[in-house]
Amino acid sequence: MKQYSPKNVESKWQQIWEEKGAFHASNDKDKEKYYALIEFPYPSGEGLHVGHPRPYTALDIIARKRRLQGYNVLYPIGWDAFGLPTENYAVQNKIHPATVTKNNVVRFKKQLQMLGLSFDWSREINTTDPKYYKWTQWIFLKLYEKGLAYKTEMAINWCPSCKIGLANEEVVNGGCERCGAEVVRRQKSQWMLKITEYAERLLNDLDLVDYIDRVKIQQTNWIGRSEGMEVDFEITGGKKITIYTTRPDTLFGATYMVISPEHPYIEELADYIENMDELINYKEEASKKSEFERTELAKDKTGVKIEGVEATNPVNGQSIPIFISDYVLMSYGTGAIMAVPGHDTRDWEFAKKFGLPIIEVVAGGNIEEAAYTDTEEGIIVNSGFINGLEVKDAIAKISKWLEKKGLGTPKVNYKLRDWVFSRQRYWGEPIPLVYCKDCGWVPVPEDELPVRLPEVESYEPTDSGESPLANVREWVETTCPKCGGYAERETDTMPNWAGSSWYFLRYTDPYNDEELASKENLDYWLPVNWYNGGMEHTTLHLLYSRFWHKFLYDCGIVPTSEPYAKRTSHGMILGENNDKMSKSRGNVINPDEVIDEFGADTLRMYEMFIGDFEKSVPWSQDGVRGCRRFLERVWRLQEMLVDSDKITSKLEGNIHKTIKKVSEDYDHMKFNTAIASMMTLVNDIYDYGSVTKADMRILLTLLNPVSPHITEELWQMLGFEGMLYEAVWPEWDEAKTIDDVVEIAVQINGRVKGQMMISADATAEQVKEQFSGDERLVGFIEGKQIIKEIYVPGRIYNVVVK
RNA sequence: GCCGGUGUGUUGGAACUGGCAGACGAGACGGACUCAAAAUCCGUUGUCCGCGAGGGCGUGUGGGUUCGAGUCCCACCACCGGCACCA
Repeated sequence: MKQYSPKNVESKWQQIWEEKGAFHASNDKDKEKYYALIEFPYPSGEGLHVGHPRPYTALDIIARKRRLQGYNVLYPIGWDAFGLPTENYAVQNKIHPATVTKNNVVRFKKQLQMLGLSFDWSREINTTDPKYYKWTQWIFLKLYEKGLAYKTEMAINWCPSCKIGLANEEVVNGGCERCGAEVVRRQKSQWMLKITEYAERLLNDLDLVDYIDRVKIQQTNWIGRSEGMEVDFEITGGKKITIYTTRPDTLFGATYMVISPEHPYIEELADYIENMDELINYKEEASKKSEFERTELAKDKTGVKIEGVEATNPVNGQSIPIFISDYVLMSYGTGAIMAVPGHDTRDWEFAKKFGLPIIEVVAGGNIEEAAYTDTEEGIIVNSGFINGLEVKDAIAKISKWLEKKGLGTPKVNYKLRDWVFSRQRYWGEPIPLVYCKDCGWVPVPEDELPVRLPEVESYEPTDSGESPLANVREWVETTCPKCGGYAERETDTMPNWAGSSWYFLRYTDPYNDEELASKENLDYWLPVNWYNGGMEHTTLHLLYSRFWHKFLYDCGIVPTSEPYAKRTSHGMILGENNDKMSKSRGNVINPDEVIDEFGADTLRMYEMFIGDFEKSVPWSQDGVRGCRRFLERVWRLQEMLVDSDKITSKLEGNIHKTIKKVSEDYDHMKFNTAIASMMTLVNDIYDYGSVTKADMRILLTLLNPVSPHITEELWQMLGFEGMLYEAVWPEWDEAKTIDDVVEIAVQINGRVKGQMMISADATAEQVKEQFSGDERLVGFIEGKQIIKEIYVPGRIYNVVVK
């Protein structure tokens, strides 16, 4: 017998698959389609990491199984190649980012191909390819056209190290997501996308899709819907301040108001305000605070009372003071609140510090010591006409009252904020707009797309916050498409989330120069049947791409309102010491080395066998060895081969159980137990001593999705017809998965005392009879009174005695 | 603080809808083969008591429901992830 040599076997089959175009999705649209998708990689300089193959192999298993089940499968791959690390590397090493990207892609591609993944390489895409980003720009122009892109002067999160503005989603603990440097606030004119316009649909349509719960929950929290009321408070000079509250039932406890330091009310009230200097001072101090300081100082409330202006509580007519404080955010609600110190922790702290009255309006807590916030079940007190009501009823009653009096309106608010879409960087898609003194912002005409990045010597970021493109005058200076006069190009580029927001559409028709993809292809392939990716993208890429997709749906370009029918997420692979794998910790495992030592089939199997797919797990080199051992055992089954096309009768039940288990477990991402059941079957074959070709046909087909090379090789060696990747997935016979005779446990008072072999369809009477015939078991209940007997078919027989 | 998740042998992890906890791997120990080693094969491997048959205890902690709880309920502890002045 030939020895198992993964190196030879794997390169041989990889070549054959490539030559035959084995995994190219077919254009035959009569066949039922299946679209499996992984998050396309960012081709970093470090190359592939053992974390990458985990999700790729998982969906490769799904894709390969679906092909064997007769589907027309699309399992594509491409490169999400715009982005900072590449640009930084390019700047440091004086190589053009396009060259860096090209080199990284070559390396990544080679590594991925060694894994034997059944990607359709003929549809490979790259977000930095002008033919691709033409359509990214095109979508942006559509958004602009529909009023969903706008430019605004705003305080943005600025990373002084990367010299780039960040979206809220990209700020982690007050630091830059990429480099960790402390993020500061900076006024900047930025392009924004109105994702908030889609907040409600992004939330509601989660009901239409099959996402794992934690993804849905995280998106739901991020969108942050809340129901409440906007209530008007009259103030000095006959003006009014509108606040937002989810708890109108606590209005009687509102003893002061707070508005955000940036609030325009301050300007409007200038005539009445007696301490304007102080207020302006405070506002400036507040705006200088970094994100970090704002959160750090959260407990120590600061603020300034507005002198000369007072508000009136609309429910009891009392005069109450107004403050400005940075604990009230301009970006949420109306930027103004009524403060109810008795029942809100922040208001309580502020009131204590400024010596403001604290009134209890929901009974149950001790407001001397702390705000009582656990008020869902409470009873209202000190509140006039809603006294004695439960909170729920009080909200309903006072809301109605406020509405009737014209003091309040019901209002739904979202925490989700618009998407900061500008980046002051070189390596991104240019925003295809020009600014003309006379015409304002003018879109670049469609036939002039793509607006290409200029080839330049220097693309270093600038301290001023201007994009490096601003220095390329010959590129910036252009003519206005509208009036033909002098105009300047927008020099900001798009964030790296742009290209990835629609890439799955391009796979359906990657070479189309007329449209982003043909309607015919989009209709056939969408939605993506199964999309797997990292949890870290839940509130970024996943949400952004749902937003773009819904927009394109509204434009009539895509046929579905949701892009992905199903979304799952994999756990991380940690180092052997249970730490996150990282260069600095020195615990990185390189997939190339594992493949070199054990083979790709072993690596693939190990990554699937390592543990629960959704959880993070530490790497174990010994565990890898165990999988290699199993593949060797499968290889050596040739030694006991019987040339028969009948399933070994002694193994038949086992084989049908295994088909069922493996088929179901793959679909439920329980790869570890699927593999375990195949190991058990192989152990059983060894115990039995021989195996037929019919047995092998099934085993190899089941194992093929996990370890495609070795199974394909054995398929050929055993002389099976055709290619295994074109074979048919086996079906199981339910009747054969059920044993005729089963062992059940016998319990006395719930404690196991023995076992009995019974026929699977035995009745309770028959079981009892058999029990009575077993002297040893009967001995346990001798002289005792039987109170109850429980028989769970095929499981357990429990006798309760006294 | 809020929202999720997790906690099982030496170890990665199994366990359907409440029904014999520890499948399958790894490691360790003992044995076979070998001059020897590797590889391979066979056996043992939760823990305590007992020569033995057998029995006690065991799924983070404490209670509860049930004939029966890793699984359900209540309270708590630890760790991981997300959010965080969102009114």
